[in-house]
Amino acid sequence: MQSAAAKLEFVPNALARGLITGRSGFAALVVPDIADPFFGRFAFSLEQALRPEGLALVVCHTSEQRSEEERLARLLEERQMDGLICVSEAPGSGRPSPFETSRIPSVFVERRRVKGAGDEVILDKRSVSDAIRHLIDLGHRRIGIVPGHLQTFGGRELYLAFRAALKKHRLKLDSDHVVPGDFKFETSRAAADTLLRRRSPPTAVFVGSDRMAQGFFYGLHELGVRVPEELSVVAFATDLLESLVAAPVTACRSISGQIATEAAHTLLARLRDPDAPPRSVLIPNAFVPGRSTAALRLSRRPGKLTAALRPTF
Amino acid sequence: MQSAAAKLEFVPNALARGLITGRSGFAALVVPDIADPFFGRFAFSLEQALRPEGLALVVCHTSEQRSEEERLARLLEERQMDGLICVSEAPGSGRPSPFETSRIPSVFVERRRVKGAGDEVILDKRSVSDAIRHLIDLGHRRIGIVPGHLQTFGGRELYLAFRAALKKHRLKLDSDHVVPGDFKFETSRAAADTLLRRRSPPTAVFVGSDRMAQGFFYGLHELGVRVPEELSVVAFATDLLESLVAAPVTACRSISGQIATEAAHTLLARLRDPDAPPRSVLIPNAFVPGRSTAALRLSRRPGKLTAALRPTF
DNA sequence: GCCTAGCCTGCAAACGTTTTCACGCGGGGG
DNA sequence: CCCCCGCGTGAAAACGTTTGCAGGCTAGGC
Repeated sequence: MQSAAAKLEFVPNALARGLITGRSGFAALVVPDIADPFFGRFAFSLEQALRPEGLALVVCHTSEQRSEEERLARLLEERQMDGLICVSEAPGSGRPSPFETSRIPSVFVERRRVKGAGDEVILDKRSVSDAIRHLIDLGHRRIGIVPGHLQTFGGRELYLAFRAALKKHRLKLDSDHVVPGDFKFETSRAAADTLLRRRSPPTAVFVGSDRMAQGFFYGLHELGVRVPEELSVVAFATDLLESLVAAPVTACRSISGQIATEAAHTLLARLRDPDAPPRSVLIPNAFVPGRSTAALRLSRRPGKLTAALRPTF
Repeated sequence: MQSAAAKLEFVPNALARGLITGRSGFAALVVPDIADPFFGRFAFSLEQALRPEGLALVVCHTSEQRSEEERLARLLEERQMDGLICVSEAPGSGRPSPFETSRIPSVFVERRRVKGAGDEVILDKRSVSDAIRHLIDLGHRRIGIVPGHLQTFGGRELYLAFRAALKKHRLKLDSDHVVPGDFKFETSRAAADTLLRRRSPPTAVFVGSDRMAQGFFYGLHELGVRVPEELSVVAFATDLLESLVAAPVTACRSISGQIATEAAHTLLARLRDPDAPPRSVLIPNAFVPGRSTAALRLSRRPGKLTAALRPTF
């Protein structure tokens, strides 16, 4: 025998409630590609942090396209999203993002906003200097970088931090040793080839993100270049990286979950107090030596290009 | 000078529209863990297929917990989801899923439903027999399996297909060579250790999914076991696997995007015609030889357990 | 015992759409 | 010549909830 209420199985209509309360109970996550493991992890942590507050997560892709951003900005307004977290940047557009002017409270991650326009979460890049120091101590002088898209906040900041660190340690940056590309697996895979075919290839390389490091290692693998014997690699990455490449990587690390959690808290604080001054959160990042860097042996021929005959698992 | 309409910047309220039309424009994806690259890829393809139909994707986690399923089933009804796609199964619960009884149209992926209750998308397992044949041709007789959770549709079906294939080829299944576990990276990583410490370890192993294969390879790596020289590995996986482990793996393959696309089409068909007879879609799967299997050399000591001193990238 | 304050209950308005219906007009067919 | 139909416009009802308000009841204080 059921109670009357249970029998009726009354389920309140959240749409009707949202119409009256002005809160839909949805938050949007805007990413270039949810198939990228980093964004997957990000979405996971975000959902965990938002759920206790009664917010469900809507996942949207931009494919890094300006037009998609515009479509989304409108869609998300129509859908009455309570807030949005944007971890995507269409490269090169000088105009401010459509999300910037949206009336939806937003948090931008690794993407600088118009000054004072709203909240942002940024990865600290200061540890890059420690990484360079580490490489120099190991004897490296020709250090390359695969920073990602330079028309993008993350890529540009990393490149600038890298350049400043080299300068600080009185090293010259060879423009042949910079291969920007974007943040995709395939591009970084190709960058390995590009970099090692230079007339004077680097003996150490700095790579910009988890996914890029994964692609870069894949590329090295195909080329038969052994790490760290033939090439030292430092990644600007998160704790996620270790589950993508089967080894402890020397890296400037942030904690993947922390980035999303911080973004969630920033958004929730904004929803609680819409008029609070904009907040800029700096995510800690520390240099952690791993096994992908080693002392330079002068005798070795860096980046010997023999095709890998046998894949390693 | 702007037009009056543009000036007003009229944005229709999708909540109000949903209230009246009875369609919210949201579809839910229920997964155990969006951080798993396979589910990330799945979500990506799903969103691509659903977007043109005006459906936005809400991502939900169950963490494979029955209680979470119940919470979600209620939440998704409140939120007036137009449909849901469930790729998650809480293991071992005899009772039908809470999504089964929900009034929301649903598609179950790799999870059998109560007969005739609704739509499902299932991975074909027939090619497992081809994989076994391949291993036998290479001289293997001691073949192990890491199928995933046996209280789960996917894991159990794979195990049964595997057992049937062995029987068909007149091989005996050693219960020491079966390590179920679940679908997680860590568990499969540990399974490698378990399997190779058996008194009489297998010379070839069948692994149940992308993520499990990744963990299994990671585990082998740590143990210093070379593939395929010391151990042949076949994965039941998708095209995604190649971006997770840096080499062509011998596998029974489905196309990752196809699974999600098929699920999306099934859901859309259901929404168009709620009274159509339930549909059961079988996703094609083909055995594709790669480089993770090799002929058995009788002289070799399978699974020599020397700790890997040098990680391979 | 009476008055007032506080609480509970139930009713009505409002949220922003869609959809239906009525109304007026004009044209075409009977 | 009259009627009917179609078209376009505008008004009104409905969707299911929240919330505010009014009214009635109870309890406490004077």
